[in-house]
Amino acid sequence: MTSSPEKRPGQPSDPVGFEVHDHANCIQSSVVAAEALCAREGLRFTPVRRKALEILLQEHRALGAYEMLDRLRDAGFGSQPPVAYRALEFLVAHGFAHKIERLNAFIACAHPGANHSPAFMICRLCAAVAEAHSAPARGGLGDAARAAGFQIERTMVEAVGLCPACAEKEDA
Amino acid sequence: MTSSPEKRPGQPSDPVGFEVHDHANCIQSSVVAAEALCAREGLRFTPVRRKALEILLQEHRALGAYEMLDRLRDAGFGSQPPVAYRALEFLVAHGFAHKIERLNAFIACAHPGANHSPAFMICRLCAAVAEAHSAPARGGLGDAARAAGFQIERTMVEAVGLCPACAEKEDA
DNA sequence: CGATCCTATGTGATCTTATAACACTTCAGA
DNA sequence: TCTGAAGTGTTATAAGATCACATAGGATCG
Repeated sequence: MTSSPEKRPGQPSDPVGFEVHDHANCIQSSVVAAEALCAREGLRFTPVRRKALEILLQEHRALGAYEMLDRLRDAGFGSQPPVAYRALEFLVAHGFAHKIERLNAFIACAHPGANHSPAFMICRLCAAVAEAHSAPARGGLGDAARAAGFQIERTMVEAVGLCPACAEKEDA
Repeated sequence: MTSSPEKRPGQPSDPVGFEVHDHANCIQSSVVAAEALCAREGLRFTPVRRKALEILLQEHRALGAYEMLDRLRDAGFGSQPPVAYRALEFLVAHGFAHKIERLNAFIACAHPGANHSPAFMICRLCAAVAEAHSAPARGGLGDAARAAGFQIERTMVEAVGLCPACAEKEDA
């Protein structure tokens, strides 16, 4: 269910990455969308899970599991690691969030609902993360997999480099 | 090299790289090559570093830092984590090994010397890892990076799926 | 040669990330 | 309403990674 992307002209609507965007609104709409999707799929969008998603959307950056745990505790939920890990596991499993392996951290999905294979750009200085779409397994990897008889199920792509802001600082 | 999808029965199929190969020889030649490269570059190919590389080549699979530490200790080197982490850091920094982020583990480079951007295939059942070449950041990611003003320095590609041997088991 | 500097190694302590195991609760469906 | 599966909370512990500091070794320059 892609609630029609009505974009306000002149507004950088890309919720991804290194740009300004309508933040307050994106939280609300993403949570509502997740709720709807869970209802349709028979998934239980419980309070902890909802809160965890809200936190990820609020922070709008890659959050470690223990940072998440802190915030969940502050919100009145359990205070032990599995609380955070289980909520995050749920969000990742159903495409509401992604794990950034490079950072051992989690970030809200920027294209929820879309059946996508994401790729990430990670700033090595400020650790900002932006999500992009990535064409799955073309080129070398796809060929190699076919040749080796390896069945690719999921491909993780994480690029490390400099975000615009940090690149500017380095130039100076 | 296109390996046939079917297995030769009775062959001790090397669990990693998914293919059989001349193992004893590859260790020797890789170590010699690394030694030569270090000599040329003015790097110190010290005993721990050499041993760490030998261990990675010997195991021929992704090894956790603490597994490496165990083996280094057995070989008479220090017994504290930094011993392993420093050796691995050296090997990774100079392209003799790679870190598999998904597994928090390290593996000897399969194409040493080649100035490559590697991609990995990781079996979700047996954790075997094979290395392939990957065309750097074409398609979606490259476009997104350009559009966002992100300067890509290094891209990690890790595909999760089923290796030939495990796929066969699942079929049964 | 020996003083000096830089790099490398060894060690203890600590920090971060992640999972195992088990009790209790909640919810959907028989 | 009973029941079983899924969810939540807790304790404990495993696994991964880094910090800080002392010692050792090799290179370089006088």
